[in-house]
Amino acid sequence: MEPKAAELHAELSRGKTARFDAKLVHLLARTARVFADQGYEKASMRKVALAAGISLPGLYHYVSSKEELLFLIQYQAFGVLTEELEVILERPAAPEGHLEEMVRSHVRYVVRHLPELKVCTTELDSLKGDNYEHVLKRRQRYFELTRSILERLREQDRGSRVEPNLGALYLFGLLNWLVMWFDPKRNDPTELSESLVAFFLGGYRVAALSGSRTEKVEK
Amino acid sequence: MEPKAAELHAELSRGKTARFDAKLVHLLARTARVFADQGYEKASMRKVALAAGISLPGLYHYVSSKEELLFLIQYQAFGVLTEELEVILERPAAPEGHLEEMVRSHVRYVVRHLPELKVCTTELDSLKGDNYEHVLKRRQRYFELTRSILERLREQDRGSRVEPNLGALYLFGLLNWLVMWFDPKRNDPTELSESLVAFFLGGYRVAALSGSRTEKVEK
DNA sequence: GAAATCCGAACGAACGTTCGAACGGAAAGT
DNA sequence: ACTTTCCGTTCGAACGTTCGTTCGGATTTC
Repeated sequence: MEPKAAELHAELSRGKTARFDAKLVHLLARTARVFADQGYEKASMRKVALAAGISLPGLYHYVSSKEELLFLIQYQAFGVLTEELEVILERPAAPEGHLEEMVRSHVRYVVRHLPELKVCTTELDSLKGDNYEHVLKRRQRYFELTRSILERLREQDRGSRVEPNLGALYLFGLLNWLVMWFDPKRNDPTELSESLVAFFLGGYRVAALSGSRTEKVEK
Repeated sequence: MEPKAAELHAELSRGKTARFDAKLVHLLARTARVFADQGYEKASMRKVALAAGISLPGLYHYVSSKEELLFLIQYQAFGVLTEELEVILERPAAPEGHLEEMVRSHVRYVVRHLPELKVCTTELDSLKGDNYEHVLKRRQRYFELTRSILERLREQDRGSRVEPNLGALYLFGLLNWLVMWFDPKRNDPTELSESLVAFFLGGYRVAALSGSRTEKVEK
């Protein structure tokens, strides 16, 4: 019920004691910062241990490998994002409303977990085998849920000629690039969300109305 | 005058003989593929040498370090992009026309040099010292030139409420994310360019016209 | 005192880079 | 025309470093 606990409500019962889980959450947060700053490959387990305040072998008491650290960060991030989006879509609303809430939710996650999301955006292909497959499945679900919004938007709005799939790619281009320039000190999340939604809707609805060139625009 | 030579017209006179430069260009192309596929840190000089068809110490006859490989790829890519954009902006045209040509030029570069551009997008911060500064300067110039288009677009078009700076960030979000999903077999460059321009213009002009929520849209 | 937690020391592997020698083909010498 | 010289080019072998991971035992917690 506490804000802290509610923030990370995804499954994190890897250990038996509550202390274990709490320390693991702390470890993952510090790890995400290190991975985001230096990149997954360049970041060494020694630096992670130093940032987390434990020794190098102490890390392996909480995770079995370096890749598991990366997996847990990405798996949890997409888990939270997908879960929030599912809650949003359960509430009946117009497609525009769902889109706006999706963008708000995503931007809110950017604000609170910028390192984690940067890791998700930057280190997409650093996972292998089952780790990669499981994260990919969650990413695809997040993408599909978003695409479903755009599909309903297109059904209602006959003007758009942008395919929902392409529109989703555009939208994630806008959202994922946030991690490269968003600065909590300079950008207001609410304002940015509104700007993003208005920008996307304007482009998604209007785009490709005229198939020919844009020679001269009417005033 | 040949197409091949014209394609890479930037300064590449690092060696004295023409054979040296030709082999360096070939080496950089193979290196870009390796860096794009595996990531800069994970890609080893041994893999680069193997992909380039020379031995490991043979690499160091053409470059002095691994980082110089990364630098040359990024420096040349932004050099070509900036150069092309400067040529475009020299021709008088409406802002919409300049924007369209800029996007076409960028997409054309994506098609022809996808690995290089993926490296530029993914390995922004892997350079250090002077290498980083020099590439940063070219990146900033490319950004500023693009922003200037949006500034003229806003002067002419009083409806837009998106700042040119923010608009440029949105645009590069759309363009840079291309390297993650663009497939030459599935996507037509011309069609994609037109779609991108129409999408961006629609969003850039319309965005934030209404400061309040988007509750329900009129049919 | 049993279980959970932590760490100093060290392992094998892979990394970027270097050294010195060998190769090749064209210019120079005779 | 033949040899010699020379320099751009190539590579086998190896160096020192750092990496992820492990082992055995010490320390803490309940």
